[in-house]
Amino acid sequence: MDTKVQLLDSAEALARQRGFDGFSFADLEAAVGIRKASIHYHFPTKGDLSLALMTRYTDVFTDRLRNITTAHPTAGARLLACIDLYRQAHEGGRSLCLCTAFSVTQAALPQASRDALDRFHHSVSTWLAAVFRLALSDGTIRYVTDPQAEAAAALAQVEGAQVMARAAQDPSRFEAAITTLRARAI
Amino acid sequence: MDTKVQLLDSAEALARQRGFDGFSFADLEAAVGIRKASIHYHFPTKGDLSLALMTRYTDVFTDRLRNITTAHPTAGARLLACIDLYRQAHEGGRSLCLCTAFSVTQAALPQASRDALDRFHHSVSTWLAAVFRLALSDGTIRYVTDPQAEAAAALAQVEGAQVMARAAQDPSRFEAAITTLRARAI
DNA sequence: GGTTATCTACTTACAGGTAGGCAAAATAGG
DNA sequence: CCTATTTTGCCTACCTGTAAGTAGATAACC
Repeated sequence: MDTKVQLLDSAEALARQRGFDGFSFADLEAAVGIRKASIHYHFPTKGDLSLALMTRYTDVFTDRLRNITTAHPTAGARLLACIDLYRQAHEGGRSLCLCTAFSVTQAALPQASRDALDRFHHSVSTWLAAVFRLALSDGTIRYVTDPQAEAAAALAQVEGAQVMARAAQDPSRFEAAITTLRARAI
Repeated sequence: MDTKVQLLDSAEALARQRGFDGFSFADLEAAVGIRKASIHYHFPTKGDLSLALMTRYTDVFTDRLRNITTAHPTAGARLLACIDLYRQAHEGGRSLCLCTAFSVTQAALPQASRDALDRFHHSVSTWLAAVFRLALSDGTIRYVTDPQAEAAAALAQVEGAQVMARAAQDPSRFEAAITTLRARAI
């Protein structure tokens, strides 16, 4: 039980830092302290591990979005809070959102994990579209016309900012690339 | 010499489709038709190959940006042309811009290639900032205030759009994620 | 005859995954 | 309540495949 959680924690950290095929069971062995063969007891294949990671991450992230909705009444505040979620996930330039990391590695994943990834994107995108739709009426985000398009754009911008910042190993790149988005919230 | 170009062409296509460690010398053997050991004659290590790819790509891309500048007088037209460059590089959802692909794999690259990647980002970013600076005076892009921030944001958005579209294996995602950017050009 | 470009055959390292066993904890059954 | 039997969680040892890279031979070409 506890071991399984430790494995998921370590695997998530590694996947987000180096991509899903940027770490091996040997790395997990070192991180968690059980022999790599034993990892197969908890996750028969690496594909199973990827699915477990994606599922857990989706649950956690969905929950956080829900919390933002209840905590902030205006569209602008919700957008800022969501951006902050991605900033936190970025961990000072070291790490990507798991779904960004998976997006990049996609070919190496089993179909089930790719489906889960797709559902994740869809759910975040839907949530963001609702935020921009709200902005149309409450006016707390500037220049909005098409909520759907805004959602896709914001997601792309935030994920792209993470990728670029990590590539340059410079967290300030993330901040620079989302300044315009943040400035639109009132 | 012709072989060397073929190797670079195949390696670039593979790197952009699957990432830099998503292909092997065996794939190049199959693509080009020489034994994989012979590839080391042209590129002693895979790291050397990565640098050669990045260098060539930077030259080509820089040239294209220069052409855009001479072909289009207004900032709006230049922005649209640049977006189109990324759309072409995307090849209907199959492929990423090489620098996006490298950004994602960064850890597996030698320092020299990471430096080249950084220079590439910097050069595109500078070019885009100049476009947005022009927009301040010619007014052909809406809502611009900070050219530097706009450049970083646009780059992140376009690269993020590529990553997301490829992950979903759906080129329309790319279009959806850049609609707002394109709409700003007059 | 040396340089160029390729070959065959190999090495080393490491990936994911399997086989089979072993000790301790949980769960029966009388 | 105490013994018998599973189940759980992990181990050592190994297999297979594939990666990058090396050694040395060979043919062609100027």
